[in-house]
Amino acid sequence: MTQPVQTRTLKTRARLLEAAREVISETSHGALRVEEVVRRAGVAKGTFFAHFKDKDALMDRLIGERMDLLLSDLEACPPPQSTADLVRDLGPFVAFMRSERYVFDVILRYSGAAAREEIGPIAATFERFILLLAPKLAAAPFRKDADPAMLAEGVQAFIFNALGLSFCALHSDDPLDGRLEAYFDLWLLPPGGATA
Amino acid sequence: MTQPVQTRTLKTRARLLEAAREVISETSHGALRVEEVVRRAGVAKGTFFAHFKDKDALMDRLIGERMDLLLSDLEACPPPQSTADLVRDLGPFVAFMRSERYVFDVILRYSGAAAREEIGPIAATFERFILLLAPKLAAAPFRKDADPAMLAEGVQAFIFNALGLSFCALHSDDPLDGRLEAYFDLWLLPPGGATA
DNA sequence: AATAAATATTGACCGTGGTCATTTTTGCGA
DNA sequence: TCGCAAAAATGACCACGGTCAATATTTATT
Repeated sequence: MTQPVQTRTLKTRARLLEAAREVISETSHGALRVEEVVRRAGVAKGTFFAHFKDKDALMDRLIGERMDLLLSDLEACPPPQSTADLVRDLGPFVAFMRSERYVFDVILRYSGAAAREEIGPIAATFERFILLLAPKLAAAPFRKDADPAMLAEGVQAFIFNALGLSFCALHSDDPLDGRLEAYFDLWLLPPGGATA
Repeated sequence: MTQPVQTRTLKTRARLLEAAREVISETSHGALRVEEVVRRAGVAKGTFFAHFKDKDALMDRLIGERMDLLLSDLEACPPPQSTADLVRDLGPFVAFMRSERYVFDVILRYSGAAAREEIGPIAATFERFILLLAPKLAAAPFRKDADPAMLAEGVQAFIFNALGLSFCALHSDDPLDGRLEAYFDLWLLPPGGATA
């Protein structure tokens, strides 16, 4: 064998991905239709499914790469000095997750490695999220009696919870941030530290 | 007006629900097909959608009623004396949520009142969950520096989180319970209480 | 009882994700 | 340069959720 894949394969996949990004940028994730993607990519429908297990796998990849970019920004932030700082630093990441109901649903479904043994892009992003956040939490003035990785997992859980509730009543951003901060205060701050 | 709905309506809806329960008990939630339900109920397809906004609305209702039953069992439990007690009492409720990946997905999607202004059965169940669990947590030997309702919300968030992870690697029940207890220890126990 | 208005039911039809036997393209050894 | 086997692409086809104009049934009015 020369290469595991032909260059043609790579090219076709790249065209599919580019077409998909185009569609999403013009409309939204939820409005993406496979038929529109293959039309723009100039390939047959079957080809799409030779490259992606299903439409969700494409979404997993596209959403995963967006989240990864956002995570790199988060990585560049210094350790938060308060829960309010943390909420602020998390802002863009959280904002993307709630940008569309459909996006949130996909993220939810794939955040836990998606029923497949192979870990997907979104699940990998959340692994990275924990790995990246744990040392920051450890360096922040937060409770020291718990494994930082576990604290990070809690932060993740509370984000999901707050987001789920935020999609309920369609209130603006404010209640979300406030709710997150309240969760974080209880979860991250050592008890007795009166100031929020 | 006499009644808001005709008796015919009630009968048809009951037949649809009964047919759906039948299908699920013979196969699974995920295997339910609307066409099979209407066939068994002896009505046309369009009739189904006159009674339920979509297939998910039927699932919302069926899954919601199951969870409600499980919640009543939980309600009958005395306040837990430890986080291990809590994990045990939560057992059947959690077991149902993880019984099928599809069920968990539906629950996740609808737990936050499902993008609709009207609150659905699953969302109502989680409201009841908080209302029911809060006083139990307050009566248990857990931390007293937080609003019990908030503690209950945290319990819910950690359940979702642990379940999401549990669907990843398909390990058995044990790691789930252990993970839950670890979360609860950190979230519910006053720091300093050394014993787990 | 006759008629009209409101409500429920019907089923042909559509959109869209996904499949698969067949055909085309590619890489490679003779 | 000519097969030939493996990989990739094709597009007709299917499954299934969901729609809607037409029809049937019930209820209210006289």
